[in-house]
Amino acid sequence: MRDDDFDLEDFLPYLLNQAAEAASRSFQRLYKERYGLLRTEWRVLFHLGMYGELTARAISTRASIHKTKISRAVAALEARRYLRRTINPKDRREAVLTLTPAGVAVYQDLRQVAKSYDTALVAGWSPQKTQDFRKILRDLAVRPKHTN
Amino acid sequence: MRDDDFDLEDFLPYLLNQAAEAASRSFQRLYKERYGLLRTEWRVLFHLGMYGELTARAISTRASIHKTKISRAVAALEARRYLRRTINPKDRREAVLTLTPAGVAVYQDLRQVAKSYDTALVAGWSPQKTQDFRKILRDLAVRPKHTN
DNA sequence: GGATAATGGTTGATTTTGTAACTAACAACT
DNA sequence: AGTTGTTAGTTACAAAATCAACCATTATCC
Repeated sequence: MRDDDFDLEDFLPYLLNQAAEAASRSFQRLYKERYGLLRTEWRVLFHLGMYGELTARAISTRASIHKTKISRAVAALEARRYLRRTINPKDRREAVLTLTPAGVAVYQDLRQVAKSYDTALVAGWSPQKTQDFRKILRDLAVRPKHTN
Repeated sequence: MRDDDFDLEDFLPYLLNQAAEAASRSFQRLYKERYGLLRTEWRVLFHLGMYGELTARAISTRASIHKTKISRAVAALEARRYLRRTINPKDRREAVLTLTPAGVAVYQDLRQVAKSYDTALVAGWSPQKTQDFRKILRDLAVRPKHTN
């Protein structure tokens, strides 16, 4: 194997991580500063904001986030009164999660922020390029199993 | 703001993270199983393998990894005799890091693994697509500052 | 030269994450 | 009904990441 037929800087897992880190970090500052949310917390918040009432498990599956992370994020969001749980009487193991008005307000605000952040990121890209890029990422993201 | 002009699933920081997670996770299994290395550890190993002798700080800057992470990874790699430090006599604060033969061997092996992993990931992509994708990621990754 | 600042790197305390084991509720099978 | 198996969600403990404070050494400025 020659020395030049592999370049760390081009290695996809590495590159993806660098890009994701960079994007997440600077976005993170926005929701962290404003509301002191953690990453999993805003994700849960957004899922509920976007898709309405969901159980913890539904979020876990959709977002492929481990259930313990969800559990802790939900507890934190509930403590801040951003959501409430309603135990399903049909199956008392599970609880439906709903944003409170306060939670909705935070979501609305952060969605704005996210939207402009995203717009800024792709500024100058052709619609085609933007679309293709997202598609590739979506395909790459399909693989996870560590959700449980 | 209408409800449908922002989609979490298309939000780049989110999407990038999902893709990066997926890629990193499955690659991680490979080096973790074989050598019990941590993420920062293989990164440091690869940097030294690819670019030769470097100081901790140089790696920190190049890879934008926080210096405490580097410090601990270096200590771990040194404990396994994968690298040694040589204190720079010109400036005795810093140490140049060098892979030992054992470290080089691990690096060679893992580089092979990484290479095939990468190849498998882009299997079926046109060279153009592959190249464009990497370029976008590289551009996105340029932003970090939280290195120190 | 001596005080002060800046830099490379390490360490310790705190916070988050990952892993596994667990509880409670439901389902399936006999 | 009673055993056995699953599933939703939580919790306890270990591993890792983050943050701040810290040494030791070199650079800067008076």
